[in-house]
Amino acid sequence: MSAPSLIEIYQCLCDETRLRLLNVLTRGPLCVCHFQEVLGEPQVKISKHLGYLRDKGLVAVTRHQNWMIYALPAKRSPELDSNLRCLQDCVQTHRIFQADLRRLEALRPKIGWLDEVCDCS
Amino acid sequence: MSAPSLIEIYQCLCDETRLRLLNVLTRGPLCVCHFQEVLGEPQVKISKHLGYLRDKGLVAVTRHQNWMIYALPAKRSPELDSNLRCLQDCVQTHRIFQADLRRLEALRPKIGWLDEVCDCS
DNA sequence: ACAGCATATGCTTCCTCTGGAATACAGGAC
DNA sequence: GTCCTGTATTCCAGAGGAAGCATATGCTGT
Repeated sequence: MSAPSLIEIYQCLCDETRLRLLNVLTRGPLCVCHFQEVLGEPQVKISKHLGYLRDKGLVAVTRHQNWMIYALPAKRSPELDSNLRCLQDCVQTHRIFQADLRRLEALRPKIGWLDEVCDCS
Repeated sequence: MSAPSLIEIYQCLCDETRLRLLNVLTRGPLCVCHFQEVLGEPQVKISKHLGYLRDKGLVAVTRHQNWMIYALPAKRSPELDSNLRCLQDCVQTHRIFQADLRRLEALRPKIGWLDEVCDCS
């Protein structure tokens, strides 16, 4: 899994669904079905966009039984880190992203165990 | 010219030629023929990418006689500013962008007058 | 073995983007 | 007016991305 180039990072960032996924991921690892709940989007859409992010090296994935757990990679290039911080900044004022985070917090009780299972948080 | 959305900003940033244009523009306004010299790319390519950036509201343009002078817009959304700063950061270690800036500085003597002509720097 | 759940992968359709060649347009000099 | 220079636009072909449907895979439990 080689580090994404700057262009690849921006390619990942130019789709709203992927921005939402990355925004949620800054709070910790998550699996596909929970992304579905948080974003309210169909499974195939979530899965494909996560696959896109995975292929470009913006997220890492581990399997735990039936669940694929996605997380930001443990080691990130300075470029990726800069852009994730920038995204965090920009997203503060956008309702859609904040609503995602609220739904994520509502799920918290159910997904606490993920942090222990996943080694890439 | 409405402010670009976050997605539109990222759409602009996911092409290398446009990254180079924006990087050069952070140093001041410039016209198409000078972009050609600095980037070493054909006129149609430069013009089209500048047009793309203009349509999305990432650059402003004024005509001065035969020359179209492009510049970063005087008023920028916080999102655009954040991303331009982030870009500046990321670009420090990339030869191609630094080479552009070097060629730009070499052109400086010829283009000093641009700053006075352009009201949008 | 089978059933059921979680996820991924074709496949299709539509749309956008990119680059290049040729051409059009606008302004200045004469 | 004509010519020249600087820039934009049109047209084309190729590539890639997005969404949805259907299907496949992989794991678990029985």
